[in-house]
Amino acid sequence: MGRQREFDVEQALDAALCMFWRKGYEGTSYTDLTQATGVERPGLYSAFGNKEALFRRAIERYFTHYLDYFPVALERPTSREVVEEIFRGAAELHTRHLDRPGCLGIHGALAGSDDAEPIRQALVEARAKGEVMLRERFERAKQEGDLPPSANSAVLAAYVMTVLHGMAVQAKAGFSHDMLVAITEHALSTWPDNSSLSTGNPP
Amino acid sequence: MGRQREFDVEQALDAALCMFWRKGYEGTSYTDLTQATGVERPGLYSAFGNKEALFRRAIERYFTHYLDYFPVALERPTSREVVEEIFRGAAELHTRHLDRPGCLGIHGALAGSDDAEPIRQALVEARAKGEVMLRERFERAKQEGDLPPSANSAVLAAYVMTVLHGMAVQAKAGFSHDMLVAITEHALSTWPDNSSLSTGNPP
DNA sequence: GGAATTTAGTATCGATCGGTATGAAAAGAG
DNA sequence: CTCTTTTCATACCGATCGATACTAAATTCC
Repeated sequence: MGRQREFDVEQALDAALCMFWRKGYEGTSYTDLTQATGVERPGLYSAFGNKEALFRRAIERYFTHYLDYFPVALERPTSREVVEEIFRGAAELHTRHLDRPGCLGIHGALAGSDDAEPIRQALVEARAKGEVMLRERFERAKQEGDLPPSANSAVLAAYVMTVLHGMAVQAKAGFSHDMLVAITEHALSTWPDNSSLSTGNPP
Repeated sequence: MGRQREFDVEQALDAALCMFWRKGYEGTSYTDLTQATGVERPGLYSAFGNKEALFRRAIERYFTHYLDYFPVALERPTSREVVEEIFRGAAELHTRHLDRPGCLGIHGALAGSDDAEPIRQALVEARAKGEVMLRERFERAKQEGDLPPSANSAVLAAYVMTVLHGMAVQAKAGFSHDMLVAITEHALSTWPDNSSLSTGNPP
């Protein structure tokens, strides 16, 4: 009962997400949000709660609607293909939307005032989850003989995440899609390989 | 003539630098700056100008006093040693100061409001300068036969910078020095090598 | 048709933002 | 000493921050 909403909540959330993506959590004001969503300030508060709650909703949506390639990539048959696919997905995501290059998970709140600390921590934990998923996938790869027993899954996962984070920074600085791809190709040029042809992990 | 300053300008600048390092350009308020420096607001304005000018001074100081290992590393005899030394220096810088992990050049202004755009651009350009120095060093390495002619100096330089930026993000998330070092070791595990022993660049 | 309930939109809240006017205190010049 | 110049420190500026009262409009229940 009561009056019905005149705006689509998911649509407004996506518009807010894009602003956060561009300007970060603290860099985005409610003036920005009302302009981007077309929803007046009290409307956003009633629909999402305060700014922090809105940002957390944006993070959720970012994972499900923009980082969806990540869990898909984890199902590739070999660890190398997993990483290839993740790098490919990241390079495209970071450059596809010209108005918001890079990655919300990085630019959202890398550093800021003390007020933003909970949000910064939320992003840290979200990224850590991705790293855990990668590490567990590499553990499986070792069991399957896809990665050599000497491989350190934790370090490999951290390495891949490091390259991803660096790519986000470079994308925000204006790097082209092709340049990011070239970087990832080099980043992968010495992936541990049990077929032992090129790289130096003795069997 | 006139009254003499009661505070040391360089000392105040370093204190401001550290706050910017921790909270970024927009995340640092003048309240933060006055507390960190012990200098009242008008004192900072008379000594440095406005907040943007103060931050630019902080960038300069950061390069000369914290990133000084970078130009030193460039003088190492081989490209591999250059990158090793840069990675080593970064891993230490990003974790040495527990109150401000990571890198001012990244956290200073990665994303923010439109007001911060000039500062963001200044950091983008500063990082680009470092990348150019690396690329030119790798060009020299190719001429000296240290890197194979097939090596792409621009991509290699971009790759090294990407890893450095990713390291800064990870350090800000709480990564340990040892973990960063392990990541850099993997990042270097397949550096192009003309001595052709381990990695797959045919001579 | 009311009565109840929810939303839309304006107008505004106190707090904080970056940035300054102002006058007292401290130094050198004569 | 007096005069001039610069710094220090309090107090304050308009603008913007995130967040809300409040009224009118819209919808459902009875």
